[in-house]
Amino acid sequence: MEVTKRPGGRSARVRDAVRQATLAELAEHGFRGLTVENVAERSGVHKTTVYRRWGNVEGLIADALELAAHEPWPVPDTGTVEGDLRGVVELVRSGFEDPELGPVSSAFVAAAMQSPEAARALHAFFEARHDQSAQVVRRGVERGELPVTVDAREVVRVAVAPVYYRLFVAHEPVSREDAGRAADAALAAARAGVL
Amino acid sequence: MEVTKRPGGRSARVRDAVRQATLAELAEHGFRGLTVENVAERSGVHKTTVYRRWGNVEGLIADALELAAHEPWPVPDTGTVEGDLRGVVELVRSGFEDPELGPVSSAFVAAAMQSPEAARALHAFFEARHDQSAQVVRRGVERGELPVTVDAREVVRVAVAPVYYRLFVAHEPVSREDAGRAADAALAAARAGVL
DNA sequence: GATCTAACGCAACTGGAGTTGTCTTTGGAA
DNA sequence: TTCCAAAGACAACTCCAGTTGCGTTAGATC
Repeated sequence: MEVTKRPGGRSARVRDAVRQATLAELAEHGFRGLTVENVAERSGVHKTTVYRRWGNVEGLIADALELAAHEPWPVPDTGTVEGDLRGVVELVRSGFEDPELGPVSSAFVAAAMQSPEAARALHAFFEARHDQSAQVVRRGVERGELPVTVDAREVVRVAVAPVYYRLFVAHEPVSREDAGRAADAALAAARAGVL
Repeated sequence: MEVTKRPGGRSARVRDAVRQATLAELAEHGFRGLTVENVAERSGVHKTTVYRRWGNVEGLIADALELAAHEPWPVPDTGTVEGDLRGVVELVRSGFEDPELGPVSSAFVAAAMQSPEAARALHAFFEARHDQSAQVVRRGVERGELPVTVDAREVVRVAVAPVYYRLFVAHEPVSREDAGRAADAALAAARAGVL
C-alpha cells in the first residue's frame, strides 16, 4: 500500500486531500458511513484514483491511521505516578467523548476489527502509544514509587484496558471515576508486584 | 425486532433455521463474510423473508446474540479466588482461540461496534456474564479472602478487560500467562481496596 | 373445519459500490 | 528541454446487496 514512485507534486497533493477527506468523512458519518465515493468527491480526486491507490475503505483508514500514529500526544507530568497514570487514562476516556476525535478514533477501532491491514496499522499505533505512556511508569520507578521489576508497558495496558472494554465490548458508559479507578487498580497491582 | 404475532409453526421453524445458518456462516466466514443472501440460501428461507424479519446483517447477529446470552456458562469453582478468577479469564481467552467459537464471538464484538441494535444485545450479554462471573468474587469475600467493600462486577471487568483490549484494540497476541496476570492484577487491586 | 390474515415465497426491479479500458496530465531523470 | 513512464481523469460497464408488488401458504381464532 502506498508505494509511490512519484512521492512529490500532484501525487502528494492527492494523498493529502484524500487523507483529509477521509478524516472529515469519518468524523461526520463514522465508519459505517464511510464510502470511497464520498471521500473521492469530497477530496476532489476521481474515484478510480482512490480505488487504485487505496483499494477500499479499509485502505483509506489504514493510511489515515499511519498519519495519526506519528502525531505526538501530551504525556502528563504531575509529579506522581498516580497523577500521571490517571491523567493518561482520563486522556483516553475524554478523547472518545470529544465530538471531533471520538468518531474518528472509534472508526479506527472498528475498521481494525475487519481489516488485517487496518489491524496492523492500529497495532503499530498502540505500540507507539504504549511506549510513550510507559515513561509515566518508568519515572515512577525512578522516584522509588514502584518496584524496579514492573513491566511499564503492561501497567499502561492494564490501566487503559477497562476504558476500552467498557466502550467497545460491554458497551457501558465510562465515567471519569471509572477511568480513575482503572488507573488506581493498575497501580495497586504494580505496587503489589503483580505487573 | 422479532415481534411476531405467530410465534409457532412455520415462523418458529424459519427463525430457528435462520439462526442456525447465521451461526454457521459466522463460524465459517466471520463477520466480514456474513451476507443476508448466504444466510437465506443456507437456511432454505427466501431472502426477502430474512430481509423483512431481520432487516440486515446486524439484525441477524443481534438475534443470534440473544440466543447465546441465555446459554449458561461454566463458572469455575476451585476453592480460591485466585483459581476461580484466573479460570474465568482463561475461559474467555481460550474461547477466542477455539476455531468454532472464536470467529462467532469476534463477529459479535465487531457487529456491536457498528449496529446500535447489536450493541444493545451485546451489552445485555455482558451484563449477564458479569453477574454470573461475579459470584466467584462474592465467594472470595465470604471466605474472607477479599474485603467486603469490593465491587464484585468491577473486579470481573478489570480482570477480563486486558484480554479483550489485546485482542480487539491493540491487536496483540494473548498468552495464557497474560490472562493469568490480568486476573492476578485485578485481585491485587481488590485486596488493596481499590475495586 | 371455515375463515382471516400474518408471514412466506417468488420474480422483477433499483441503485450504488467497485471495475475496466483508454486517454490525458505531469513528475522526474537525462 | 526533451522525453517517457507513472499516476490521474473520465465514461461506461458489471455485479450484487437490498427493495417492491403481488400471489401463496399456513397459524390462529372462533
